[in-house]
Amino acid sequence: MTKKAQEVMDQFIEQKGMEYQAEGLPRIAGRLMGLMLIEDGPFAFGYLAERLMVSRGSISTNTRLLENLGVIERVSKPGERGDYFQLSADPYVSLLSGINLRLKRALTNARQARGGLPKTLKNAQTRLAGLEAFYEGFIENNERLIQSLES
Amino acid sequence: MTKKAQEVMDQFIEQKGMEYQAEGLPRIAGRLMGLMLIEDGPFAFGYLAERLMVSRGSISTNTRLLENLGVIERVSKPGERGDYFQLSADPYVSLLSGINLRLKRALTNARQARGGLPKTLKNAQTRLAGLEAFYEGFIENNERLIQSLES
DNA sequence: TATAATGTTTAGTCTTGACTAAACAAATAA
DNA sequence: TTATTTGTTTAGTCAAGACTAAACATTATA
Repeated sequence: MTKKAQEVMDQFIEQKGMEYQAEGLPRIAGRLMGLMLIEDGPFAFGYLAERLMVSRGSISTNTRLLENLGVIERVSKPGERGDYFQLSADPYVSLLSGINLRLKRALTNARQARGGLPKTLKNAQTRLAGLEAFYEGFIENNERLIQSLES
Repeated sequence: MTKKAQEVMDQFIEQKGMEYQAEGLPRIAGRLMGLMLIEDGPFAFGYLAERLMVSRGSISTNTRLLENLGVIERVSKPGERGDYFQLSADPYVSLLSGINLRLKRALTNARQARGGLPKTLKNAQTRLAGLEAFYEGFIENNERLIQSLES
């Protein structure tokens, strides 16, 4: 491992941390993703804490978060006591599925509002229909991308 | 305006507030969007504060936030001193453009990392390529949706 | 001139959540 | 049995940000 490669890796890990933070997620969750993208797994629980220089509590919390998002999974090694983690088989499919879940909820809200308003409120009806069209297009895009990514 | 219609509107406004909060944005920003989607604009600054029962400072902050996202715009009325706000012509196009900006930054980060790592790190190269493919697909989808929404 | 209205900024409060250290429970190893 | 190890939970600290009230600057109006 050259020194330059190490630097590239460390920088990538920190960048992923900042990207996650910008999306409203914990920075450590992003750094975990960065690490698991750029180094070969599976990763021991203790290694993650040491490598990222954070507490075991933070590893516990953030690995669970990423597990719930479906982008990593907890695995075991025969004869080993500790937990290991690795990227999911289709991390981006899981991610897109989660996004679509929230989008569908918002779409339902919009439809219910439109249905509950009198037809005479033309402008509101039109704006809500536009909102629905946006959600529908976005959801459909995601579903198509899921198809194309599914291995 | 029937009582039921009022309830549907109020509920929609609050739902939008919660949706925004779930995305890591201020709840008031979401309530502003909900209001502007369901009532006819343009909306006077003071009306927004009264209708949503929040301080003028919060209206000032959150209208600026939504302006920066490109989903609403500040307008003036001839002969009137106060500011008015209304939905942008293409609010979702602006939204998608902002998303794509961040995605493109992340894509650049991934490409730079992959380029900076030795080709011999086969697995890292493969995972980064997968990440790039995901970003590229997502970006392309958004661009297509932008096209279809553009009025 | 005062007086009022308008939007921004500032100061301060309060909540939330990210994070750590330490206690803990459970399992293994000595 | 007693150590250790491992992951979770708890208690507490710290920082960030959402929000309000009030001060402020600006502009219009009386």
